[in-house]
Amino acid sequence: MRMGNRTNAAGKPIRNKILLAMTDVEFQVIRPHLEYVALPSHLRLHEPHQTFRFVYFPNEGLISLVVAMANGKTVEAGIVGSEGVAGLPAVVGLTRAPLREVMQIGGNGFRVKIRDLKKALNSTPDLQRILERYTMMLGLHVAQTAACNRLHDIDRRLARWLLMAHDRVDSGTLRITHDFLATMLGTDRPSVSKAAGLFQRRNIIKYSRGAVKILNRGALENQACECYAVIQRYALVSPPLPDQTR
Amino acid sequence: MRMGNRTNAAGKPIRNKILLAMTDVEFQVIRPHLEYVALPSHLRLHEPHQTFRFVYFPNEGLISLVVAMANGKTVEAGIVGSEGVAGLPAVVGLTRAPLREVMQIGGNGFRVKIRDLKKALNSTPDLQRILERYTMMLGLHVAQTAACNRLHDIDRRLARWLLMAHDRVDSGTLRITHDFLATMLGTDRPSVSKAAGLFQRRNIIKYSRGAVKILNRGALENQACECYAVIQRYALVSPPLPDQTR
DNA sequence: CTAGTTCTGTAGGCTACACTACATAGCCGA
DNA sequence: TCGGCTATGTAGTGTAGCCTACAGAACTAG
Repeated sequence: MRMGNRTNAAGKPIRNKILLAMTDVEFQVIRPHLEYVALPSHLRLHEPHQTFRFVYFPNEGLISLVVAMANGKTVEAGIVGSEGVAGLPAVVGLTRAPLREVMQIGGNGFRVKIRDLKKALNSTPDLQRILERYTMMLGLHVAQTAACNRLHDIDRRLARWLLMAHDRVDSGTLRITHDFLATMLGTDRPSVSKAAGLFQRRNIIKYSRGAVKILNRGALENQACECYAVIQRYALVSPPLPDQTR
Repeated sequence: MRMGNRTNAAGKPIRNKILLAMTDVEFQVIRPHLEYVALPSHLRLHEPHQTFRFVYFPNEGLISLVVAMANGKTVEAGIVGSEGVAGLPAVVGLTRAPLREVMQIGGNGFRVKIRDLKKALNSTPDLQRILERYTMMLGLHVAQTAACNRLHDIDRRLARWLLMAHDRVDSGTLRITHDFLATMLGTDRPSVSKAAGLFQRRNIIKYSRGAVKILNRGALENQACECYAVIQRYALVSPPLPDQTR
């Protein structure tokens, strides 16, 4: 079975959806290059305008794609969980990107050296297709985020973010502070506290010092803007297998 | 020469950068499928959540990638000129997308049926690489736009938009109204009029009834946010030729 | 136990800008 | 020439949310 209990060469179990979606034959090509890494919260996988070194396949945790402006303000453009890959621009030969890739919620995963992955891709055409497709889906996710950032208010954006994060971690509790949420949502900390306080008073969430627990997911979905559903529909099209025609 | 005077089967001259960047051999594969089309202003090439039918290679004009929300508000996520391609999701097998693709400034170009392009891609590996890379660069462009939409004010965003449009059309005059600019910038028409009026009083631009002329490009660059330079740097990396190593 | 640090609550002032409404001016066709 | 349509000018009002500041509460190290 394709979805069997795969491990890397060191025996670490693989839960990353892309690695699991590969065919057995192609997985064997990639497997020797998979280096298991802990991905603690706030670890920066890549800095803007710096050369990429690795591509990351997260098992657990949440990676934020963040744009940082010259004035110090930041906002998230997209997120990556176990369904995806970080360091994607390097795969198509771009050496740098204007994005920061940072662990927003800690976890673990596998990294592969850029050069190794690019070599391996020559003999893994199906993986190429998977990555092409994932790149496009992430692009659509980012496009929706671009619009959401402009057109929806803090309350709705916060609800959306919590839902998206919740979808990508196992636990019902998210380890994240208001301060970091502000960084993601492109606003300031008091604005986040205000919105989060509102949700807490309504018993939708409960939080304290960097741990947000989701109490009533349905209510949260009602608070979120349509962007949550759109991203669900287009960016989580399950599993991006190689297709038939082409 | 690769950059020679190429035409489609009907003799229409080709100025789209991607078609011009192809090798002669691969271009011959695509050429029979290139249908010349006029692309008048406001023509919608694709509607959100509808099935893609064609991929477009614009010669001239400007295509906007627009996200429309349920409440009727809209904002641009990215733009495509002769350096790019519209209908990209279809290339990797996604049948629909949440974006509207609309001619913002009229022009012309070539369209190819999805099925024809996908078949052709089997024998044009270099074009595959070009499109993969272009997809990624457009993704970075969209990510920067996502942040800009959130973090920069109308004046700066308007300046950025005018510069990006100016780069992608030959003329120094842009055929566009304040109303459409508002749609792009995710704001309302009076806000655009106010910002544009400011620039006009400073002799940076001059406009009347849907024609905006750029008088002082340098001054406009000073008004624009850093996003203009970032997008220039990452999304217009000239020309996306097939690379060597991989 | 204490002191320092981190996280959250909250308030007040300020500004950008969204929304509405209406006026004017240019263009076009009958 | 006139009326209708489209594009722009502008004003007044309301509000979200940014910014700053400060206070309290929880955790942490010594």
